[in-house]
Amino acid sequence: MNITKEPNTRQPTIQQDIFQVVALIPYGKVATYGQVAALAGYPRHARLVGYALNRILAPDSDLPWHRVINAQGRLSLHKLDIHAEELQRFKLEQEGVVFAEGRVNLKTFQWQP
DNA sequence: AGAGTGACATATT
DNA sequence: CAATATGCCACTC
Repeated sequence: MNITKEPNTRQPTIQQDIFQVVALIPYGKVATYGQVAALAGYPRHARLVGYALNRILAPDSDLPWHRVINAQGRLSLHKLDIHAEELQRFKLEQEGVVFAEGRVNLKTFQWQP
């Protein structure tokens, strides 16, 4: 075979980086999109985070995607799937995250690495 | 190859 | 609180 060069030249995509960071979010804590983006090395790519997560959103995914919320302490899934939002909330509550007035108190539950 | 899109963030009104 | 504006840029078509 003629293997002149390594096909695996693709550098880590933002999705991969996001994937790694989200996987680090501890149980019972949440992170904002901007936070995840910054930790992944993409300071102002909050939107990209959402986009990336959208791609990996899978039932068998090991990613705690439900621990990623927006900067207002609210869930942002409703635009895609209103039901998924309820599921996300349910999952978070099971982890001990408290919703007050329909939102999470980030001061209390935001992941602080 | 260029235009459109987006699980957002921040600031302002 | 809600609406609006702007930034940001990888990804999709």
